[in-house]
Amino acid sequence: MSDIHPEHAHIIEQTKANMPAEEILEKTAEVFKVFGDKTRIRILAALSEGEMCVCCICEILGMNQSAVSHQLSVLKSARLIKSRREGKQMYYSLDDAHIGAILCTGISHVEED
Amino acid sequence: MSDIHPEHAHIIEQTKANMPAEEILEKTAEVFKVFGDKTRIRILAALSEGEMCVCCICEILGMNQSAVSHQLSVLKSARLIKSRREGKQMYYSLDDAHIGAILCTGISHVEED
DNA sequence: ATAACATATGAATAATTGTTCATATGTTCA
DNA sequence: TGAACATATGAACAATTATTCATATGTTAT
Repeated sequence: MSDIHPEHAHIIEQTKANMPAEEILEKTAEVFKVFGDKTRIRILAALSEGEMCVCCICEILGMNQSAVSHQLSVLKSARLIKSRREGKQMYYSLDDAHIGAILCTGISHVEED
Repeated sequence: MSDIHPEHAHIIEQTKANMPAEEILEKTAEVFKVFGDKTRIRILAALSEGEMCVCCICEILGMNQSAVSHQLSVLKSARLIKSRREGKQMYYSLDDAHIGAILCTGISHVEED
């Protein structure tokens, strides 16, 4: 590793001072990590149309129930989605407007290229 | 896996029809995956202050040069950052305004809780 | 209570990934 | 050209993770 050049000392200190708290950065990475999987993105994209039960999600994704439930559990732990029971079925939906916004921003970024 | 209930057929078809193309969803997940690491988030947060050379980034993160260079390479392959050489040093910066916006959205989401 | 249904979950496996170490590449200056 | 510096990169290792299979939990209707 190279030494610190004196002319860089200022920008280093200033950047350090402006960095969000370590805990914030950690949590931010965790949130993005949850978005960073194709299956979960597909679930979120489906739910952005409105709430949906597990069997519908399975059908839309063409995936088996266990895989989908595991990912729903990941999404719920991260508070990207919430659930509601109606009889035998569980209905899932995006947790708040932020989630749809983050998803859209990501999709837009990919589309505009 | 449970069968499709007739009353769900409509929402399934409609949701399928409205889903972004598979390729878009795949790429979107890939982009978020790159944001989904603490080291890379810290690099991006540093670069949101302005362009910076590798040794400064190492100093700010308190990490060794190899680890940082590897992550810079990941960020660059994903086009989240770009680089410019000035003599012996490489200066990195966010690739476009989108990147800072996505980062901010994620940080805001975490902070507002 | 029991059967049928919808969903959740533990364990196992395969695949992916972040960091480290060692070394290579590219640049400047003497 | 050769030494010193800044950065990049290949290989290896440890850790994380997505899916599958088998099974458990919770709900409804008979």
